[in-house]
Amino acid sequence: MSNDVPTTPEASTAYGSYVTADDVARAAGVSRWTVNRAFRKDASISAKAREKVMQAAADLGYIPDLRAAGLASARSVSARSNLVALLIDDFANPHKLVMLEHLTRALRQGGWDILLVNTLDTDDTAPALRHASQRRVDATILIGIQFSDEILDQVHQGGRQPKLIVFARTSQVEGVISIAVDDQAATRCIAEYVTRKGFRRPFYLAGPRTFSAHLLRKETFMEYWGQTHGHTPETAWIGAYDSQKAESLIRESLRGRAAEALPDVIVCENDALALGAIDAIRHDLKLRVPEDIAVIGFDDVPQAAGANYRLTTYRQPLAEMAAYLVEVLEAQEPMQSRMFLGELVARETA
Amino acid sequence: MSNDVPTTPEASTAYGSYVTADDVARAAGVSRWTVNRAFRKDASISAKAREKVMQAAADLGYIPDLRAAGLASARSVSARSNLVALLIDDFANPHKLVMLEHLTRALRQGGWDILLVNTLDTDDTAPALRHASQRRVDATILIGIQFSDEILDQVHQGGRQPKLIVFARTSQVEGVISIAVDDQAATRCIAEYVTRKGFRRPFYLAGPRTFSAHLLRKETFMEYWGQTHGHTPETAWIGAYDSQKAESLIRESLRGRAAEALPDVIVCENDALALGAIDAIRHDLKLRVPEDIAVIGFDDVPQAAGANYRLTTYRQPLAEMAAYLVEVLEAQEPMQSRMFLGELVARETA
DNA sequence: TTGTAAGCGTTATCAG
DNA sequence: CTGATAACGCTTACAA
Repeated sequence: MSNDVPTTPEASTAYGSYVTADDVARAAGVSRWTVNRAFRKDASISAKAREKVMQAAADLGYIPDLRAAGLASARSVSARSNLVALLIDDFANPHKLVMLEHLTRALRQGGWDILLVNTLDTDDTAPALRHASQRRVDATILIGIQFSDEILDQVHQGGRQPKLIVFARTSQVEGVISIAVDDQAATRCIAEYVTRKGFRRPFYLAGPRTFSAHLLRKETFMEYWGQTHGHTPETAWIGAYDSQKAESLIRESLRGRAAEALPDVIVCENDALALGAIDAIRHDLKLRVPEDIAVIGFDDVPQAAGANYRLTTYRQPLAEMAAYLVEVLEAQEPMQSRMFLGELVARETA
Repeated sequence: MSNDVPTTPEASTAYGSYVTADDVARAAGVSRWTVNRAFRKDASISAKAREKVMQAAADLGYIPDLRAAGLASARSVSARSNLVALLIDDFANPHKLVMLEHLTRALRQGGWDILLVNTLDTDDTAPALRHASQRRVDATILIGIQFSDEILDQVHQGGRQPKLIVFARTSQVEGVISIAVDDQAATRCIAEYVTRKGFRRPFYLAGPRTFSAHLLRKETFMEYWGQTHGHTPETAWIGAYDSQKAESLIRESLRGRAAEALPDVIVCENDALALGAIDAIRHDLKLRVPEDIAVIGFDDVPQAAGANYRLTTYRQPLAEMAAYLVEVLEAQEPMQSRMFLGELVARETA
């Protein structure tokens, strides 16, 4: 229990165990605390001592143990593990990849590590959260996830509360910080564009809406159209943001219709649905986009810009959103939810 | 330093700190070690005691601290953190999402947690690896990543070696376990299909090839074609697996050519490239697939099955590969690299 | 079946 | 600027 040289000096460098700060201290001829200080930017340490330590550390291949560091600093109020859990539940939507790119980049540059968790189904969200807690994450980020509000209760039980952040989705739930695009403003922007372009029979294609933390896009569009045109558009929804499901739904619901019974534009809750809708129009219904039926998406996934689709869609400011996420993590005091404004990217499908 | 009741009994339940096993022990009227036993499946503990503990734990919201657990069991030979680092470097390829789905699912079901790391560029691989070591991961998984062999040296320095696994890519490097499809067998399968279908002027579209850990597909195809047809096909490569880059490359290299100077099939190193190639053929060159130019991909991404592409491609057995990955992680003794056989999915583009 | 002692590798805090 | 003490929350070993 002392800091003396252990009885077997080479024990800690034996195979199967990591080099410790004590090993480095011994090699550098200083104390363990000096080793520690050498590894912190703010430390009060002489340049000579630091260099000696760093040299010894490099020679031995010393890698600090963040588990021990976290444990030891746990009692400090401002203690942080610099680890966040990222919960994800839908891999069919290509936009998830774009989000992951932004998130992983921003978080890593901000010095945050990510525990990636696939919440296998909605019932799994609570267990996943609890599991992440075992690693003492500072925050849990739900990325465009379908979750029921009750999972919050599960979490609120514990002593310390990791921050709970919903990314790319709004939530009114108390204690949840939501970082998302302003769905209502975005949808109004889309609806105005649809109106301005002279479309008269829109069809709204929505995704799953099981829980309160869902997109407000469909409701906003319906309301806007009802108010400005006096009738509510035709609508349909799909159980998952999946292009092929969207394709078959559009195929089945539009085929065999007379031209005047067809919508003139399909407004989609996101690009995953929009791409499927375009495929259905072209390949199943043998019609043209946008001449026969126009299509609008949401997200601006990479394929939307490709030669095949040239999709008119709404782009979320993901870089800004990710930057704000890091701000939220960094903050000591409680932070606010924030909504962002994106922009309509007008291409050729509408 | 004793296990007595602390001087301030409520201290550990104060805001900002987690409930500890001691708190639970006190509430349940047992010792801390009984609490520990209650949480392990194999423990020798009376049903009554276990129930009492679990009840108290649930009441207090006790969540074990895996950092402390890992630290405490570090000296045991079979000690595991049950944490693996997953390094990823390319978010343009939609196949990454499919891989992530399989990997996150298999690992979570096997009880493994994932530290997701975006290696921002190739130079960042080594720092990323070292960073992951700080969390004492049991293994590092490189998922289809571009890495230089020298990064291995960086890692081999330390005392304990986390397993180094390359997923969906072969590597001959000593000490690296590679779990991948047999690129040579797969490519031969594709080449035979191309031959059988009567194509005579294939064009091979390859991705980046900077390091030794790359796909052997192009080389294998070239060799096969040279041997069976006496000449090597035209070829080109792109700096990233990016559909839009593929589209512009095909556009630029084929436009203006006379019909007889055009290839009759474009064989692509993966689907990301193939989808771009199809877009170029249809929208830039105004030709038909497969009548004018056929296309073959690799991976079978979700869009490949969609109505728009109906891409002929080669599917990797990702579920099997992920299952083997878990086996490798679980194993005590050193494990072998393994190659898997996939299957050609013949659709309509070739 | 249960309890005790010792220690994992680090950091907060204070003494020199 | 550097060193020492006492934790952090848990587990391994062993004793009762």
